[in-house]
Amino acid sequence: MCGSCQGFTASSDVQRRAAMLTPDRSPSPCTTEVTTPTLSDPDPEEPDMTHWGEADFVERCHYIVRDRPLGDYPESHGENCDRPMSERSLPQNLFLKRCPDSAEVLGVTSRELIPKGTRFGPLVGQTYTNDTVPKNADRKYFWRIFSEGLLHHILDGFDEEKSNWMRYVNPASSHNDQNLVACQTGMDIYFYTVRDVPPGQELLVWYCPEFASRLNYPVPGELIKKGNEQGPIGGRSSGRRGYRVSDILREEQTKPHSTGPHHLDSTTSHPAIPLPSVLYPGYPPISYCATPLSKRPSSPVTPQVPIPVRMPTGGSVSTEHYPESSLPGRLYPNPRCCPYLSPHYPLHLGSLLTLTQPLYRDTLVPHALPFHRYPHFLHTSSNGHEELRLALTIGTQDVSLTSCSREPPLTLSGSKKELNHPKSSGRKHQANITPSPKNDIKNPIGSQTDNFRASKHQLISTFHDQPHPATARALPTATCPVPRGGSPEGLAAPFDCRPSKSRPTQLKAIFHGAGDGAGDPRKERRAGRVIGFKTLSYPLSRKNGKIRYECNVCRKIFGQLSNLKVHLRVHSGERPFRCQTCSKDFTQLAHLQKHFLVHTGEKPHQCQVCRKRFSSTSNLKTHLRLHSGERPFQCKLCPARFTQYVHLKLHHRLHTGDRPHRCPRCSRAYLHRCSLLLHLQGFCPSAPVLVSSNAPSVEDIRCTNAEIEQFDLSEAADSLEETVVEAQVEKGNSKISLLLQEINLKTSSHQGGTGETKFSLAHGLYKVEAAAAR
DNA sequence: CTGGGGACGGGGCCC
DNA sequence: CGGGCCCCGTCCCCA
Repeated sequence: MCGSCQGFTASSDVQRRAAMLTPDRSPSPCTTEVTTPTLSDPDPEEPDMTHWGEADFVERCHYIVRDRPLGDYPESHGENCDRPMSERSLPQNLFLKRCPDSAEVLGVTSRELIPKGTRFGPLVGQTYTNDTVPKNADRKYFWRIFSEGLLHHILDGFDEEKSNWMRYVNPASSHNDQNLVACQTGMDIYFYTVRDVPPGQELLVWYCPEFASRLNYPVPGELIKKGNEQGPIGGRSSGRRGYRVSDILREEQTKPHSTGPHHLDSTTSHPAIPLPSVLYPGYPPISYCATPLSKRPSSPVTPQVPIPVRMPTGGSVSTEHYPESSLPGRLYPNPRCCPYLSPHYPLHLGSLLTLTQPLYRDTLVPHALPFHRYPHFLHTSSNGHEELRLALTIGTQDVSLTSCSREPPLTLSGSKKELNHPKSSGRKHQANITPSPKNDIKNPIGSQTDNFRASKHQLISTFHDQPHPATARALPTATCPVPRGGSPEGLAAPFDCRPSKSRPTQLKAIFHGAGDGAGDPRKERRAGRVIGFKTLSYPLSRKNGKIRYECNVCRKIFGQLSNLKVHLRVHSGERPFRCQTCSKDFTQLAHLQKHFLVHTGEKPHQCQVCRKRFSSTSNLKTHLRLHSGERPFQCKLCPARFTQYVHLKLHHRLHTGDRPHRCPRCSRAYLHRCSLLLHLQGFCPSAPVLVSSNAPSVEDIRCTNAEIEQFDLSEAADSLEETVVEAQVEKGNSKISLLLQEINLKTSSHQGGTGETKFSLAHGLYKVEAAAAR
C-alpha cells in the first residue's frame, strides 16, 4: 500500500486532505482511501445526517475508508502481529482503546479528524442462517441483514478471527454521542460518520432511521429518551454504553412476544429466521449437492455475464473486502441497483443449493419450480424500470430468473400479471422462472407457462412482503458489558423473525392473485383477472346433494374442491414439490415423499409371505399376486392371463397381426368390428376431407383414434361387440347402419359443446343403442 | 416374449 | 382447505 493512501493524515483542513485522496467509486489498490468531495460537498447548513435514508448515504457520502489489508498490520504498527484479524483490519486513522490492565479492546477511537460523510466498512463477520446459527450464540455482535423487509441472514462479529474492526465500535446510546450511523447497502453494512469526528473521540454507532425502522428499534433521539424512561438496570458504568446484554437476552427469552404471531422455536433457544415455508425433505439430509462445483458438468451455454456468487456451506466467513466497482474477470454489481449479488450472499439453503455459472435462458418451460422456497433469489431492482436477472443452478437444473418491475395487465393468454403488494410500498415486480430447456420435454404446454410464472412469482412476492416481525422493545440501560463493542443488536431487541402464521392465508391469496379480491375467485372474475388454471371458474353441479367440481380443462369431476385444485396442477404444469437430492419435481407432497424412498433406500412395505420388501403398496400388491396366483388380466384372444396390465398390453401386440378388421383406407386394424366402425365415423386420416365446420381437426383425429385403439383392446369392446352382433342377428344389418347414422348426427350436434371427443360420444351412443337392441 | 419389480402419476377419501 | 394415506394404473427396466 502506498503511503499517501494510508488513511487520513492529521490535519484540520478536510478539503485539502480530501483533494489528495482517491475519488469515490474508483477501485484503488489501496485499502484505505478517501474520495474527493462530490458535487454534494459538505455544507455547513446541511441538515442532520442522522435522518438520511440509506440511499442518501450511498449517494452522498464523500469519503471511503477501507479496512487495512490483513498482511499490512505488523509492518506499519510494529505491534504484536499475533493480533486477531479484527484488530489487524483497523484502518490507520483509527486506533483501539484498550483496558489498561488487560489490553482488552474497549472501543474504537479516531486517530485524527475524520470528516462528516466518511464511510467505513463493510462489516465483516461470520454469516449465519436459520440452520447454521449456533444455539448458544452470543448475539451481542449480531447484525441482521434484510432483504425486501425480511431477515436475510445474520452477520456475527463475535469471532475476532472472522470479523473486522467494526465489531469493536460501541453503540451510541444518545443522539449527542452518536457519530456513526449503520446502513445496509446491498447485503453489506457500512458505518458513516454523521459529524466530524475529532482526534481522540470514540466512534459510536447507531442504526440509521431506515435500518432502525426495519428492526423496530428506536432512532437515537428516542433511544436516550426510552433509556431514561426505563431506568438503569444494574447501573451504568460508562454513562454511554447502553444495556446489559444478559439481562435483555434473559428477558427476551423468557418473555413471550406480544406482537405478532411470532413464536420461539421450541427446539432452539433462539428465534428462527423466517425461511420459505416449504423446505423439503424433512428427512435427514443426505449429501445434498455433494458434487463439488469443479466436478459438475459444465453448462453448454456460455455465460453472458459472469456473476460471482459464492455459496459457502454454511457459517462461512467472509474475510474479503469487496469494492463496489467491477474488477477484471469478476463483476460486482452496483449495490444500489442490484444489491442482492453481494459476496456476502445469503447462505440460506447453502447446503441445498449450489450456484454455479450464470446462464441466461429465455426458453419458457411450463415446468414448475418451487421458487417460493428460495425467495431470496428473487429481487427487484430499485430502479422500477430495470430488469434484474439471476442465473443459478438448483440441484442439477440450470435456471435463469428474470425480475422486472413493469408488467402489463394480466390477461388470460398467459401474459404477465400485475401484482399489488399492499405491504411493499407499492412496489410491483415479477419474476420469470426459466428452467433450462433440458426439461422442456416434461411438459410442452407453452401457453400455460406465463400463467404459471405469474403465479409462482406471487408466491415469492408474498414471502418478500411479510412484515418484519421484530418487536419494538424499550431499551433498558445497563452497565457496559466486557468485552466492549458489539452491534446495537446485541443490546436491543431479540432476534426474532419468525414466519407469520398468517402465511397460509397469504399463500392462499397468491394462488388467486394479489391485490383487490385476491383469493376470491368471484372477485377475480369480476375484476377480469384470470391466472392460469388456478383461477378459472369451475363448473359446479350437484349430485345426491353433494357438490361436484368439474375440471374445465378435461371435464373430470371431483367431489372435493381440494382434489380439483391438486388435479389442476396436471394442466398447469405446476410441480411445487422438489426433491432436493435429484431435483425432480412433483405435483403432490405425497409423491415426493414416496419418491424420496428411492434415495433413502427405505422399503416400508413387506410381503408377509416371502418377507420381501417394497417401497410402495402398489408394488407390494402386485407382488402378492404371485403368491395368490391371481392373474386378473386376461387376453381376449387367447387363454393367456397376466398379473400386470402392462404385460397384457405387450401380449396383445402378438395378436396385432390377427386383427381382422382393417380400415380400407389407412393401415389401422382392429380386433373388433365396432372399433373399425367407430374409426370410420370420420376419424380415418386418409378419408376424403369433408368441407364442414364440424370436421374434426388433425389433433381430434389423432386423439380419437388413440381412444378407439384403447377401446378395441378393452373388455368393453368385447361386450359391446357381442351385443351389437346379437342385435344384428336379431334385427338385420340395417340396424347398425341406422345406429351409425344416428351416432354421426349426434356427434355433429355435440361437437364443441362440452369438449368431449367424438369417440366418447359415439361410444356412449353406441352402448345405448346396443342396450336398446337387446 | 414373459415375468417380476421399481418408480411414478393421479384420484378418492378422511382428518 | 390442505395434508396424509391409500389405491389404481402406467411406464420402464431387466432377467
